Amino acid sequence: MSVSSPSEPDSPGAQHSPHVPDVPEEELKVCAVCGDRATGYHFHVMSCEGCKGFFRRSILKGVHFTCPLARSCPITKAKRRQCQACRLQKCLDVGMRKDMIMSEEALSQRRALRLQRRLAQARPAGLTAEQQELISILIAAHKRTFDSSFSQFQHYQPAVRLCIPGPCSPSPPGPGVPLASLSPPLEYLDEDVLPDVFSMLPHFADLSTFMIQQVIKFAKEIPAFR
Amino acid sequence: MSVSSPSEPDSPGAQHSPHVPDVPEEELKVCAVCGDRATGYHFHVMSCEGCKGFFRRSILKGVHFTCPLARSCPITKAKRRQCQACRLQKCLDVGMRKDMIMSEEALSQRRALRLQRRLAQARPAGLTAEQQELISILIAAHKRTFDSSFSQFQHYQPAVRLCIPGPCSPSPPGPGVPLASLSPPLEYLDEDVLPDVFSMLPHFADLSTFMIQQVIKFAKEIPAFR
DNA sequence: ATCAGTTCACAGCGTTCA
DNA sequence: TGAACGCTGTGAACTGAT
Repeated sequence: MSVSSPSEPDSPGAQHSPHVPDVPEEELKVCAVCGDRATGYHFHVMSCEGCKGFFRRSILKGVHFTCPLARSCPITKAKRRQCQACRLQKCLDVGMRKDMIMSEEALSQRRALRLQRRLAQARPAGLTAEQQELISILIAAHKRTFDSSFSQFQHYQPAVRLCIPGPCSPSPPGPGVPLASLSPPLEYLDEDVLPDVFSMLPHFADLSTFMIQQVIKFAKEIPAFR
Repeated sequence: MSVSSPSEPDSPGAQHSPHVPDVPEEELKVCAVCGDRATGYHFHVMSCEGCKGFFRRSILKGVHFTCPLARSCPITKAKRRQCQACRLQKCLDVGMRKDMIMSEEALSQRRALRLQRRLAQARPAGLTAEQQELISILIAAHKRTFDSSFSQFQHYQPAVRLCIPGPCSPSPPGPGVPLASLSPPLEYLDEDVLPDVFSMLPHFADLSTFMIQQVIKFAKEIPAFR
């Protein structure tokens, strides 16, 4: 590409360009379609707001214009509105890409997401200050008592690793039939393993006790329980 | 729809005037035909509502006026109705363009489209904006997840083509019974094939799983499910 | 900062009706 | 006939995601 002129203040890779609003914005930014002042790259082409909007609308609506003349109308800032057919053709000629326009699907998806956020933000507005307070209390209590890393459960590991012959049995990888995998085949359970299951009852009791304690701890954090 | 623009040397404020509230609203807006107060550009010429309507009607009806005098009647706001021939001539002289008047064809097309929209809009009038939005979300989700070409089902074709010997008895190809063409000649179907029906159960299971997955996919597209 | 989409006031077309 | 109005494309100014 051309070497930047000496007057170019904000060369690419400039460190802090402290936003030079007064600098004579050289007219390198010219719309490739109509010659109007461009505002940046749109759909891969340096172009103005007008041609940007025109291209998106035209593609999105899927219209097909017809030039009343010889399909070679000059496209300038002043004349660009005279012939839509030639304007759209010029857009394509200079390389505007249809595929950079979001599909109607992607748009509705994006809109739905935004609507959801709006609603989520508007919802808590309908709550009273008291309700807000209660929510934050509950969240705080949960945070303080919930062992998200499960590190406390380390103390309750059984001394002997017990392998339950469940779904991880040496069965051939089925052709994607998850529903059937919920019931392990009984053939793999033999009598030798069963006695150990009963020996773990005390262990489960301890575990249950611990978990109940956790719930009580949580409840105690909530003022309403007093 | 093409929109006319000011003449090519883009005059100041030709586009959206960047809001100049203090500018003395000089009556630069003068009809180029009759001198009346103009309401904007019409058919490429700054003109009043009267000359605008007159020009369109005249062209549309294709009439040909004749001046009773010397074809040089003065056209002013007060006298413009006196001579249609000279008024139309003046319109053309100052540059009004016939080609900016929509053809009867384009008009009827536009009218039909509008009528259609009226009817479509009268129907869902009982729905709130929120409901409308929900509908479009559902439609978008369906479009995105429904495999209208059923191309995905290609993966679930049974390895062996199975023909179910149904009600079509060994009759000669009846005249004009296209449904029969779906089942190949029965001579090729013997008893050996029937047991295979049961062997296809896993296949149906896979198929069901796939379809359930599709339904889940659809549900996930709906924000309310989060 | 850039570049997608979104908003909205306006320009200019046709339409209506007194 | 023409003032008032409805409708749609336009583009400057915005929001928002990256």
